[in-house]
Amino acid sequence: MPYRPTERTEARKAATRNAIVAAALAQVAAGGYASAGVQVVARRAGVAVGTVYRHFPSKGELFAEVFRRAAEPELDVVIEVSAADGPPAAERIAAAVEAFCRRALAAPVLAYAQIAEPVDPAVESERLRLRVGYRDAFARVLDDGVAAGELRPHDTRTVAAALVGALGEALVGPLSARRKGSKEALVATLVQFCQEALPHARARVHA
Amino acid sequence: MPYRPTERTEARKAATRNAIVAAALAQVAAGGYASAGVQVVARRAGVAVGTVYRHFPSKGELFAEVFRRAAEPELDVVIEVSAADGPPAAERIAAAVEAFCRRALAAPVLAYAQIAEPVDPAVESERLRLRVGYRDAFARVLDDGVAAGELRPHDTRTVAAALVGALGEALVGPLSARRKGSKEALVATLVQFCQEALPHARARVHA
DNA sequence: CCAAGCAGTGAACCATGATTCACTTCTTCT
DNA sequence: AGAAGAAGTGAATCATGGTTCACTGCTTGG
Repeated sequence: MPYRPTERTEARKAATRNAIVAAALAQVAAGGYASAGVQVVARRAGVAVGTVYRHFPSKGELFAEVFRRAAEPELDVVIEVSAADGPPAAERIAAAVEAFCRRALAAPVLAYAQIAEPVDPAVESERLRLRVGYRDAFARVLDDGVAAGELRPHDTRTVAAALVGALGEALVGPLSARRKGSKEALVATLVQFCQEALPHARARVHA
Repeated sequence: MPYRPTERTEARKAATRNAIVAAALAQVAAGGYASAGVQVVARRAGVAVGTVYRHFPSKGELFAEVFRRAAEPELDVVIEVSAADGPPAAERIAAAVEAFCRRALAAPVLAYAQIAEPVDPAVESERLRLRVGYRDAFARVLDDGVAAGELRPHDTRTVAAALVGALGEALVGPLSARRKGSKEALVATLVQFCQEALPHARARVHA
């Protein structure tokens, strides 16, 4: 048996695969998913179109991975920040919201692509996963807050989803066209919004 | 000059156009935008494909109109409900949120299609308009609340956008797959969330 | 060095679905 | 009735862009 894949060739293969994903990600960050066709990505990665298909079964799978690669570190940061054991729930939410917003505003095109751009079904399902991830991260904090008596018992999943949606929607406009207000003011507004939206134990239900 | 368009033929033409839009809308309500191709819509309307193009310059234009026709009455209801002159801002927001949620939950597939389904650019820009419409409706209430001293001064546009996003995101899951909780409970949670999220004058900033 | 296996190539291929257009049918008016 | 203009038809056409595959060239172990 004259040929065996070896460590070196494996590494080479992985490097190529990686170059493809990186090129695709760069393209998405530059011009969104709409601009990222297979031919464009291949050219950008310095490989032939066929090579892309040697590493990924389809365009959808490639971009699902691209989405994941862009999304995971973001989610990880939010999970990390929100998981802090000690501060009250409201503060943990505030920290998570702030981290989320700052990072999104630092890479507007990419953030828009990840949050709001129309994408094909394979990527859309990854996006759904991501949203669930954020929702669950927030919900965990809310559950902790309820357990600690800081928050009234409530439907934490729904409230967490609402927080996620609030951030996405409030950021999407500014992500594409910077609005008049400063970035700092926007972040402050959203942090405060999300904190006040929580069903604080001491808060009265209005009306 | 042997032929002149008359009232009867105009009406006939309008009726055909209307049938096409209605068929397209029905298709979207049944299976989303992804299921609504020109051929399918034409068959459903009982006309030939070419006829569609006699009434609309492109698929995008057709579906932009479909989107508008589905969206306008919804937005009108929310505007109507939120414009009530008399009740405090928080109550007006609550009424608007309740109306929005109930109507969305009454037509889940359509609501999902309108709020969250990936669509082509022409429709996406209509969607953007719609969101701005909702945001402005909410923002008007918030502005009134600030003017009346019920709410602290704040970035009402951003907060209004956040409310819109919160509703959309919190509803999208339940729209496709009914979750365990009842519809009533969901509506109640969201109404309360949106009310508490407002920067009430008497509320203290937490943390 | 040779055989075998695998990564890389890219022009050709193909699937989908929007769009066209030559033709038919209908309506109006003289 | 018949001319003219307009609406309706739907098979053929076209555009886009994802996917394939026969071929080239490199890497490995005998």
